[in-house]
Amino acid sequence: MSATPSPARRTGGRSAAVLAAVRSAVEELVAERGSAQVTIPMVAERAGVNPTSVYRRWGDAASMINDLATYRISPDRPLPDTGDLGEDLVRWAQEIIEHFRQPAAAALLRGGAAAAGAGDSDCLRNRRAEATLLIERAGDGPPVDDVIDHVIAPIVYRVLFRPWSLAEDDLAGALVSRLFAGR
Amino acid sequence: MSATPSPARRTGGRSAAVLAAVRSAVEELVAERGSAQVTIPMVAERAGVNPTSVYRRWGDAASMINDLATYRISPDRPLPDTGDLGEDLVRWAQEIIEHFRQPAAAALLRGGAAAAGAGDSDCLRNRRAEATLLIERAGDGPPVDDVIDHVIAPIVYRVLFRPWSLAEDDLAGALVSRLFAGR
DNA sequence: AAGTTAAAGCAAATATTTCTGCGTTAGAGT
DNA sequence: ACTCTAACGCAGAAATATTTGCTTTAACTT
Repeated sequence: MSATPSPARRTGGRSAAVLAAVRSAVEELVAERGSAQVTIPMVAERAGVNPTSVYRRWGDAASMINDLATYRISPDRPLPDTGDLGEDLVRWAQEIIEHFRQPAAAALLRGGAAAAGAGDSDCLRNRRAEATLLIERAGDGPPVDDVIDHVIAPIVYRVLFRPWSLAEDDLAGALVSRLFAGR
Repeated sequence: MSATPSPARRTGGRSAAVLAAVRSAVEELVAERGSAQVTIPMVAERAGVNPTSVYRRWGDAASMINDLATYRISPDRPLPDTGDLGEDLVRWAQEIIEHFRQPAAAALLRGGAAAAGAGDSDCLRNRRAEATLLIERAGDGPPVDDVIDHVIAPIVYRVLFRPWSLAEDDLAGALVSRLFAGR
């Protein structure tokens, strides 16, 4: 057998334009109406794209939203590197908080949470990978799960259920110092 | 002006039966297929109820799921009362963890998260009220927000994105002791 | 026990979403 | 340039969901 004939994807040009248009449309609509009220025909119209294209690429609204939520923060942006793990974590947390203060980002996270099932999807997996990287680079630090439990989880909780409380003064600093307190 | 003629609601008997049937149907379906894939006709059929009744009572699937998610744990169950705040919090956290290990409860929380918007809904508000009660009763203890950030938030995060990790040994104890560590 | 009417049921009309087949456009490799 | 065909667009069909007007049932009040 030939080793996967690789059907030659065509991701550039027109396809890329469709993706970009759909992405913006989804973000707008999800922020305006909530992920549960966003339908594919609605997205297609706003994006100026044929609904069929959206159906064929994503299948249904939930998958589409989850997919777009996962890649919302650039996964290859540079991470803070001050030489001090604590400081790096604070800055990293601040970036995440700022990100999720955008209503569109928060709405996408809600959609991602809804789609997350029995391990088949997790739109925050990139954040976990980043935490792992920061800690490994420092050579020593709290377990990744502690960072998730006490820095990411509180942020996510607030994004989902108490978005206004993300604006609290020095939230990132408070969370990170609690992280180091119990060691 | 007449003081609200009180249209005399009829919540008993048949209405209560419909509510119970719909509640079970929603829990089953949401656990089986995820909140995004649950439709009102589907729920009505499983519940053996006319779709129109569901439309008229809840309007749409998202509201229905959010509404049922909010009252999933009995809000007036007795809270732990050992005389020791730390111990009470551990037991309380354990109850919550156990609760959300039921797939139906986890699925409802996902639905509630999706529906939670700009403060218009929060299916965890009862948990916050309980934390407040425990702390006030003890007369002294960490701020409620700390309990939310470092006990509830990690639990919720795990329910939503890493459900298998809820089974971890003494999760409740670990979270609560971290809560008291930074004081 | 009788009266009032909220809430449920039913059925038909309407609206929306989803699927399918086929022609068109244009991305990627030669 | 030219070829091949992935991905898009379009239109009509099919499937689903939602609304509406009316009838029936039965929960509360007196």
